Amino acid sequence: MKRNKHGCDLKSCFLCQLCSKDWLPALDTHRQSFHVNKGEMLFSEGSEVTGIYFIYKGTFKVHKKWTDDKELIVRLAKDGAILGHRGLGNDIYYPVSATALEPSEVCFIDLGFFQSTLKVNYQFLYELMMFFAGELKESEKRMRNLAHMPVKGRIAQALLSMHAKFGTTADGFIDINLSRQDLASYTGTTYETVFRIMNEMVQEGSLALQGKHICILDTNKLNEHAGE
Amino acid sequence: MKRNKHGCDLKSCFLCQLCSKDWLPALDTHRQSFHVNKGEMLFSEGSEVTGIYFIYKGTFKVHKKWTDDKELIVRLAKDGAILGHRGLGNDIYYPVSATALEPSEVCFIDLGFFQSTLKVNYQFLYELMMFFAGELKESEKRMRNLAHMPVKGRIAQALLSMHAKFGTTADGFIDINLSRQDLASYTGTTYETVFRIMNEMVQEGSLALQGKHICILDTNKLNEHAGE
DNA sequence: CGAGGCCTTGAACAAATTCAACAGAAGTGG
DNA sequence: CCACTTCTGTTGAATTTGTTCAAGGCCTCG
Repeated sequence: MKRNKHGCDLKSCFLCQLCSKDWLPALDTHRQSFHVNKGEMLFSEGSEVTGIYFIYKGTFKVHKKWTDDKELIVRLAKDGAILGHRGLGNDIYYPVSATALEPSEVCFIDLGFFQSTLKVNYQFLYELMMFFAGELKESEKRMRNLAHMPVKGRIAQALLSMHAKFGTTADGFIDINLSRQDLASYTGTTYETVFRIMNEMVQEGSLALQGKHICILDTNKLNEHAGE
Repeated sequence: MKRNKHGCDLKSCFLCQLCSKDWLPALDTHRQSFHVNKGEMLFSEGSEVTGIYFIYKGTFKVHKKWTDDKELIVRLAKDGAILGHRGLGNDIYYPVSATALEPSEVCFIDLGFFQSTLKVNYQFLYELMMFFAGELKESEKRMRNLAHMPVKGRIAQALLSMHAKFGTTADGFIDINLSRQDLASYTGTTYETVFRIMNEMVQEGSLALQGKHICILDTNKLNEHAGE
């Protein structure tokens, strides 16, 4: 496995892309690599913010607790993505948790050094600001959908966006390993409802299921529900 | 009314606060002041982003359309707040609209100059990034609440946050002029439901109503519904 | 191989929306 | 200034959507 100086060889990792060259050695000194097992929490809601993570390889769900048995998945993240940036700001506690959906590798940068990076690398700070702007837009769009779109549309939307983000395996199934439970948490509903609605979609011929794996057969039909 | 160089005398306006002194004259050249009537849109969803606004005086709702008769109010903003920052990013169209809830004064800065400001004023860029981080946290919290909290809790929450943000008039009523329709759009429900639930709250003695004006009598009782 | 978690299904239930109807307030235009 | 229209507020009843409860089967992991 090829790695560059600071342990990350991914084009999509904007930390790599945007830091000035002369900063990389310092970055390399300060980063730490971690392995995270499936189901393991990288950080958890309410715990103190110690730094920022970048996903080297793997998939994570970022989720926010409601009651003991209810949560909302706020974001799904994969290779190259930043994690823990919600810890920035006045509050020193993470407002969300991050859990690995598969065995993953991450790179950790402590908060102090991350902030120094921001000070020195204007371009990085600018991109980070833009990234936040994008996330905010996305979040507010999902918020509106959660408020007004019926469950079927939200599930259609979720499937389409997962399809777009994670692509498909060779045999056409969406390349992510997400339980129905998680899909429910992602769409703000219950797993029973997810199950029922996905069955409907299979009846309609827009979806094919094989165990927990999902294959989108008819994008148009899903789009009808998802709107726009 | 005292104004500083660029037409804004508010402590809470972080553009004023964070720009370097030598930048202010340039800022002054580029800003334009606008009056906005009650009910008038400052910018509307889908229209092209031309620049950034700061509220000099007044109140705005920032809202996102769903169908013709449904929307979600994403944010309420008052004196000193930034508006239109959701227009930053790759997309060149506003993802939301902003409508004045009362006669208001705003200050406009065209996008090109705003971006120059970001390049020159590191501190401002940093604060803007942090501001976005805060907004994102807030948004995701609201998203979770929308997904899992029953309507009564969401209304309680909304009232409490409006109380905190806008304060009260001399006679104790929340100092904002929001229709039930808008309150419904803010909490992601219908105006009939808002009405019924607020009646319940009056019965319980946690609220007093006088026309469209709302007075919180018992913060604790509301908090019971709002959780946390 | 046992236990716990996840999937599957049906039926009862509840929360909130929709529909309908009217009263009052606020604005509009002659 | 008054009639008219439109918007907001108020209320009850019907309806729908989605949740909750319950229970059995399956799969996986230790």
